Amino acid sequence: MKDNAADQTLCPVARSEALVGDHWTVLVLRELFMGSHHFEELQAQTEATPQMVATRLKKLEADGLVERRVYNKRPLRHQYHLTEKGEAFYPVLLALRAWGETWVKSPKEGRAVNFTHRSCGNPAGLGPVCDSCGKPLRRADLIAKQAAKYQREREARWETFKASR
Amino acid sequence: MKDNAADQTLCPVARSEALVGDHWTVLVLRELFMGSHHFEELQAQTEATPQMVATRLKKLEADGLVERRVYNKRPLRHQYHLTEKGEAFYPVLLALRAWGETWVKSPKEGRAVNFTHRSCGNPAGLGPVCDSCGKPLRRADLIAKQAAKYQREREARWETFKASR
DNA sequence: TCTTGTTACTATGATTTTCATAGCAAGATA
DNA sequence: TATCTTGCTATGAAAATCATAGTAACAAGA
Repeated sequence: MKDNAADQTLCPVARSEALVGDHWTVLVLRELFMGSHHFEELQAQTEATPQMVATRLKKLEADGLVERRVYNKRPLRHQYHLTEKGEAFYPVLLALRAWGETWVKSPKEGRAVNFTHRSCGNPAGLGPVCDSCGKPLRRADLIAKQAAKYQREREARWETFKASR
Repeated sequence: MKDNAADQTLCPVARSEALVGDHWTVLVLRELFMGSHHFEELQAQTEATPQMVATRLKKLEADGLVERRVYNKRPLRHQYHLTEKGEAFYPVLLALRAWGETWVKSPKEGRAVNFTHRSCGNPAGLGPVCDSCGKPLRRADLIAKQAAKYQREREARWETFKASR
């Protein structure tokens, strides 16, 4: 996809794709939503090479989805955080999650994350509206609980990463 | 992303990405949802090379999102249609559209497509629930109306494509 | 029958991207 | 002084993508 072509079309899907239509970009965004803010966490959990993460973060920053925050002056260290535009991408990931859980994974694998709907206190399901109360799901209203198996998977990735350097 | 890694993770986002995490794949899916079913329509509207379309369609078929239907025996000709699994991907595109219209395009460009909610007869907005009646939006309940400007854009792409062969 | 048109791709070689691996910089810690 | 930590950058090989051209199988008109 040439940037050129994407700039000229009126299609919002093509326009979005020009910013986020990439494996690593989507996985980096997932990690930011999961609460990883450090370069090495993003690298470990996406299993990307450092260049892949670095180029994606630079593009995401240039496109206004991510901002760098200094958390340590000497040596200079940054954290990566979602901007409002980045946060607004959440429904796309939620929809992708719902499709993946339903159509890509086998049911017996179990969900990676389960959400409780804060405003009604019950399981939220896969969305876009709450399984229990029927209201639209907003990120702020969701309490995420990782499955034990998924938590172990993530811990294992972190250990493997640390062991390799 | 190695298929290997994607097969092993419990994360539904990563698992989905292994199937549809690609510029051309998403654009091909968009076209199928727009009602294009012929190879050349897909090629013209995505502005991809024929190999890109061919490889993506083969992968989508192998992954069960798309099926080929014979519409002409001699010479043998196929149409491409979404399966149930492919149709189920719609909410992801709808969410991507909403994000693109809100955060990527400038408001004065105008929407590419506007939806009317069949069950209430009013504009549906950007979803995931109807702007007018608040019910969740299902694809079957949406009446799409392309903006004149977008329609011209698509016609122009088709003309350009035909002229180039 | 000969030529041109239609649809759906496949082939080819140059360019670009990605990958695995290694390395570096700027301090902190021991 | 040496090693550790964090966050990247550099390098060359491998793979994907691109533009361009061509092929296959038939239809339809001159």
